[in-house]
Amino acid sequence: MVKKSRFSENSLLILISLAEKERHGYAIMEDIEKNYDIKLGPGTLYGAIARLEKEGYIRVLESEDRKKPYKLTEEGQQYLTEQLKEIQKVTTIGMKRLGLV
Amino acid sequence: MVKKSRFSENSLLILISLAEKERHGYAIMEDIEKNYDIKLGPGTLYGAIARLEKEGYIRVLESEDRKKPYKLTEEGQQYLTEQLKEIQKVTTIGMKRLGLV
DNA sequence: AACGTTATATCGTATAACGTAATAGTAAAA
DNA sequence: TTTTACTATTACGTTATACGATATAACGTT
Repeated sequence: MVKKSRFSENSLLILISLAEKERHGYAIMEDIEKNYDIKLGPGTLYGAIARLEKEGYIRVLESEDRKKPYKLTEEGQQYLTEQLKEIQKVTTIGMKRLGLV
Repeated sequence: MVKKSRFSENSLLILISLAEKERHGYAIMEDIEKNYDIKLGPGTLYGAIARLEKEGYIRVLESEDRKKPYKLTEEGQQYLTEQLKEIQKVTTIGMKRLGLV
């Protein structure tokens, strides 16, 4: 069985952010910047969020103010888990081949 | 100029393949399929190879037949090392947040 | 009160990366 | 001899991405 891989980094970072807890877009951005020192521009961020929502990996919750909090869905959690395992497989082989054990 | 997203998977897979030893395109494809069960189409493969060569991360070696063997450059090795470390940081945080230790 | 700054989100655009497929030639196998 | 596996190139349409412009609300400071 041939699987097409797609670990688009920004999407992953967003999912990982939501894996900790619910967050709205701006808070996701801050979380990512704080943890990895990666600053996503608004277009990048909200574009990725829209795609993730369309895929059903995250969903929006209601709120009173203009913030739109997102939550990882069950599907998103499964997807993220699979992806991270795949990626770890890749990095493990890579590290071995680089001689970095 | 568009910054490349840090784990542009295909490029990484190619670099990791070359981290083990020199390989020509088709052999890279087989290596990747064998190790991760990911089958790159020719356009994807050779397109990524061309970009990596342009970046100076790999270079082509001479050969007698029509095979074009590629080799990881010093720069490519450094780049790959950095990238893998970054990615491991991401997966580590992700796994923690998923509760998968 | 006025002003600047931070918080929050949407939309548009140009380009790069990707997937798919068509093409082509050479070598190996049946 | 015919077919299948190797090996690479090129073109095209789609999607993702980076980047920036825009908008509004809230907060802090002068």
